Amino acid sequence: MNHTMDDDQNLASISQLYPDVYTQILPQEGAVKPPKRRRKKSKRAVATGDGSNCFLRKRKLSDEQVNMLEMSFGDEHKLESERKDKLAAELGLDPRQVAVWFQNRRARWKNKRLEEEYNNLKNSHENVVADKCRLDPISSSVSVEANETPFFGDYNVGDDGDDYNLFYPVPENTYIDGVEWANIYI
DNA sequence: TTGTGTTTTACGACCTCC
DNA sequence: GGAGGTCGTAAAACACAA
Repeated sequence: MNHTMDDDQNLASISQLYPDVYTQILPQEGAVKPPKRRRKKSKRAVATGDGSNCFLRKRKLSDEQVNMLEMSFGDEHKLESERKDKLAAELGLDPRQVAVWFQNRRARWKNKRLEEEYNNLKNSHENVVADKCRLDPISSSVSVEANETPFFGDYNVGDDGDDYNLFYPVPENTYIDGVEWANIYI
């Protein structure tokens, strides 16, 4: 995907200089396409502002480039091809670099948002527990293990739910502020 | 220094939409 | 089918304690 002629030309010229490194990532003529597999590590050339290639190094974007990209991201998280080309031309970057930067930026933004949501839920939960302790200190002191018929509210944070699977031992039909308990966390 | 943890850039695989 | 999205991850760049 997104494999351009320019990419091939860059890699071809690089492979002449670094045959050991790049032979494995250039498609061999007539070669049978290998089955799907994890990406083989490659060290691609990175286009520099003057159009030359900086070999074998990952080039950090300049502060100015990052600022411009951040401003653009602030306007709109999605990147139409026209805007991508315009930004790339303004910043002296490959459009592919701009696309990758937006992909990574969206991922960071999503992680940050999930973290905030998790913290909000955690705070809400702590507040509820504190309220419960204050209103009913005796039953609140009973340990989870001692609860014979616990109902476990199950709330997964994140898409897969693997990382933060929270269980809340609460009695069945518990209502808080008129809302069924489980609904608070879903 | 250097070992180690974190952030950033880049890419492959796969998915969705038109 | 192609373009562009997400997800997972490799590896370079960077930060920083020991």
